[in-house]
Amino acid sequence: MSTGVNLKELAAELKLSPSTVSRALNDSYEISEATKKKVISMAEKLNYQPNPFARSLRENKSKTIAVVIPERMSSFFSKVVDGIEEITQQYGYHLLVYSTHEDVDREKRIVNLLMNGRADAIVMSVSSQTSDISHLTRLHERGFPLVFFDRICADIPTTKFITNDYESAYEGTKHLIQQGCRKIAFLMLSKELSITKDRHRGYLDALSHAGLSPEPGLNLTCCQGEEENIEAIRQMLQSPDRPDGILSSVEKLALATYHAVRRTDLKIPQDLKIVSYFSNLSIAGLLTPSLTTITQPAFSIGEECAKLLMKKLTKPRQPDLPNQLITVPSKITMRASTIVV
Amino acid sequence: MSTGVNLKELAAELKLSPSTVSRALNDSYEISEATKKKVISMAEKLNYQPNPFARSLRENKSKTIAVVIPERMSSFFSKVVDGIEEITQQYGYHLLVYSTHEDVDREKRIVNLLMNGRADAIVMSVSSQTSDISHLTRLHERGFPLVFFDRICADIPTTKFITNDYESAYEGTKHLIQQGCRKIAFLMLSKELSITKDRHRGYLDALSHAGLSPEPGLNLTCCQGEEENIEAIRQMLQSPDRPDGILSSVEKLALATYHAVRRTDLKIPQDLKIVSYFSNLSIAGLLTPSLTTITQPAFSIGEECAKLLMKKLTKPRQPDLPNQLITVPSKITMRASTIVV
DNA sequence: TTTAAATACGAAAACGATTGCACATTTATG
DNA sequence: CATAAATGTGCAATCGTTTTCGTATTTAAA
Repeated sequence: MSTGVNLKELAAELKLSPSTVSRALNDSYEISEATKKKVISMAEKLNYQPNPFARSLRENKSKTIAVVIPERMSSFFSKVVDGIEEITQQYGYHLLVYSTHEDVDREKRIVNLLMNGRADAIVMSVSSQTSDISHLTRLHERGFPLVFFDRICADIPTTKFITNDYESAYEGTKHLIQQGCRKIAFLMLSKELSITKDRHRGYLDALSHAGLSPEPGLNLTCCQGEEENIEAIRQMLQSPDRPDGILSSVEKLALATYHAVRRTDLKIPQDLKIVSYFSNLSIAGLLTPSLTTITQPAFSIGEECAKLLMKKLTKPRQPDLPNQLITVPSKITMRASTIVV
Repeated sequence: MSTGVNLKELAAELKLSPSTVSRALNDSYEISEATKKKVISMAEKLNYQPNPFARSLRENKSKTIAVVIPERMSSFFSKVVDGIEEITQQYGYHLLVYSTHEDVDREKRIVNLLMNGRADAIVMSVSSQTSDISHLTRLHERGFPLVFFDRICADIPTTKFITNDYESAYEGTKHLIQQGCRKIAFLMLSKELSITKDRHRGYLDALSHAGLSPEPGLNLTCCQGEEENIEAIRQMLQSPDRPDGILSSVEKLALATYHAVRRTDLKIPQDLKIVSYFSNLSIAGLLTPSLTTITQPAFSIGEECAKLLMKKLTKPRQPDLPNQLITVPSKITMRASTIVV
């Protein structure tokens, strides 16, 4: 079908044994320069491509990394994957990309499929539903290289990349307070998520340091359906003790908030100020009014994950991925959604 | 490392030969129900996972589809990939996803890497730079299953999925004319792209049927840099014979247009009306004013590509993918960017 | 009762690469 | 000149499956 010439045929063409040809192509010291030359030029002429499965079988590695994300339609995750690809591609690695669609059952299925060695490592961000992490611990206990980013599993002793969630949420909340907000709502996807925990702590501490007390009714846990989220937010906005500020811990809920506001008489930023974690800067600037954002360095997060893995996988005798939490700073950008002119 | 028990060990445990165990697991008629039962339960107990590379090597297929797209951060392409995954995952197929970043050299590298059989098929949308298609014809001539969607190669005799680009562009342009536009600009990424050709034809025909003549200065070919695009559009908008309507053939240029308009005194829709191909409906409604869109059924395009491939790859003796052009309708949604209230 | 057919399983050869080992030839050393 | 070392190459095993044969046993048919 698709396969062209193989090693044996190439060897026959050259009147050499497959072993010699293999060694020549792998630049073994045992082969004379003369034959190497000949072999390489003939290989190019016949467009020889080594069979990746034969090689994987023999070497017990696939030159493939699996990336597991909760959703594809997210500028954050898209950029992270771009960052991963940028690095891995330089090493000749391939990327299997899976979306869990925020569904823990799908996540389990995917992870279990990956236990058979189809990929040499996994880099992932867990689904918002993930609380039982047995599928991940099992993987890790088998010695499978596993890296988390953003939505991590704190309990699994491996390397995790996050942004300074606590601080950035603290800063975002503080900014809202400085702009005059007194009743600030916190929007989240799921209480289970590492990022919502950290960001929520930052939010709470900023409140209390400012002498404000958190109101339980202003903690809104959203679900997957966009319309439900919009309605839930609208209800909150139209309730008697509506918030005058919002800290949204994920991009998608900022958009839902803008939609919700449209269904009310409220004006941003006069009646309601908004800060959100948000990765699509072009759109943040285009929203009306433009959105004050906390931006995570998505692309470089991807790059860092990949660099770590490439080091582990391509160098000879590397230790296991250390149990460490690497924090990269995110950046807050003030825009019109928090500033009354 | 990651691999658990293999077939031989499983067989030893069962005091059976590997061949019997293999057949039992593959539900061969030659094996008695009793031993099948025993084998299956032991396999589950030991959590036996067949080695995918051994299997691929033997069967000469990888259960993997390669998806090649020009960019990840696009709601259209994200949704297409989601659609593909939705189907392939049901068949136990995996997805290698590559982004060309609109770079034809990267596209060539990727395609050449895929010639070694790492994937059983490719579904792709070509980069905006792609005019030389030798890398793709070579692939196709080798009998490699190849499906195009959206940005297709008309010259390669295989199955392609597109939307009714001519008609939708015609309708979009007609709508602008009906709303009073007389000088309508056409925004595109590259003249090479199949979609820009078709959409441009629809645009031109709508103009001429309305008795309007196209103005060369209103055909704007943009590049990759967002800022450059915004500036180019701004210049056009501030030129003496500026357009009063815009048909943008890709999502990203609609956003650039909104940015550009912000740098002028123009008001949408009073001074300038906009229609764009656009897949992110949530954001289309959030733009100010909301954007009149031509929406392609991205998810089902992905599903259709995948269904076709799954049929070809999983059924026994399937013919080559037929040389056909399958058109699915896109949908125009009028919003505030074209309607003066 | 003999023969044919069905049933259930095992031995071994692929698939296409890499690599430890053996071996022949050449070059260096005493 | 004899021996040791270095050099270049081939043989064959291996990775973990699937599958073609072959064969032993049981069952059915004559």
